[in-house]
Amino acid sequence: MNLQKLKARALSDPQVKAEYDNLEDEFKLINQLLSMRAQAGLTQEQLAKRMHTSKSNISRLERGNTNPSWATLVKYAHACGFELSLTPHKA
Amino acid sequence: MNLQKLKARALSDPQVKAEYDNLEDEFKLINQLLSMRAQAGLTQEQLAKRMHTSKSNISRLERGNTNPSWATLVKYAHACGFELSLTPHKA
DNA sequence: AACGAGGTTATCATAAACGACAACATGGAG
DNA sequence: CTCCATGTTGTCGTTTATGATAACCTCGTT
Repeated sequence: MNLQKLKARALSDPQVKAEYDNLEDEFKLINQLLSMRAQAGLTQEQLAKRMHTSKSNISRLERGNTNPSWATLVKYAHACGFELSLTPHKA
Repeated sequence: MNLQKLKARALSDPQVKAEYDNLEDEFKLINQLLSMRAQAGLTQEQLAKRMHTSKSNISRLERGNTNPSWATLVKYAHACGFELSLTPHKA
């Protein structure tokens, strides 16, 4: 019983699988955010100013303590000098 | 004074430009949603069931009468058989 | 050790998303 | 025209994102 099998067994539970997938998506999202800010070379505070909000809110976003709206994501991206596209791909 | 110039002049107003960009983003988003549902060959009601919600909410989403959260977009995509990626590209 | 920059956390108020349900619109099939 | 499937709109209650502010943590620098 190694880790791989433990993981496999856990993920065979639909409930667990659903939560895992949500985490996956959330991580991907957060990484995109961090990546954009890094490429822009901005601190949370600088980004916050450009988004007309405060740095604590940026932190919340990047910590995954919230479920950002599309508008918020677009604002974040714009503040970092990016446009955003939603790209669906076959599961 | 043709349409092109009128548009150009209007968009030179930062305020107007910002609103225009928001519309652009919203249209792109909605088109992605409609496209995914079309490819999945689902009615709003079928999609709603898969998302554990009601068809009126799907309509609201697709009419742009709301600012969907990332989680909602992901649920929508999954229900259509897609994964979602957020792809930033230089403005 | 003291300071400051960058990030985190807590809390509050307000606006908005979301789910549910009902009523209505629309357009195609018979 | 009548049905029916599909989509739209209105409204209500609940949950949650968002903005604001303040306090706190963590390092690196001096």
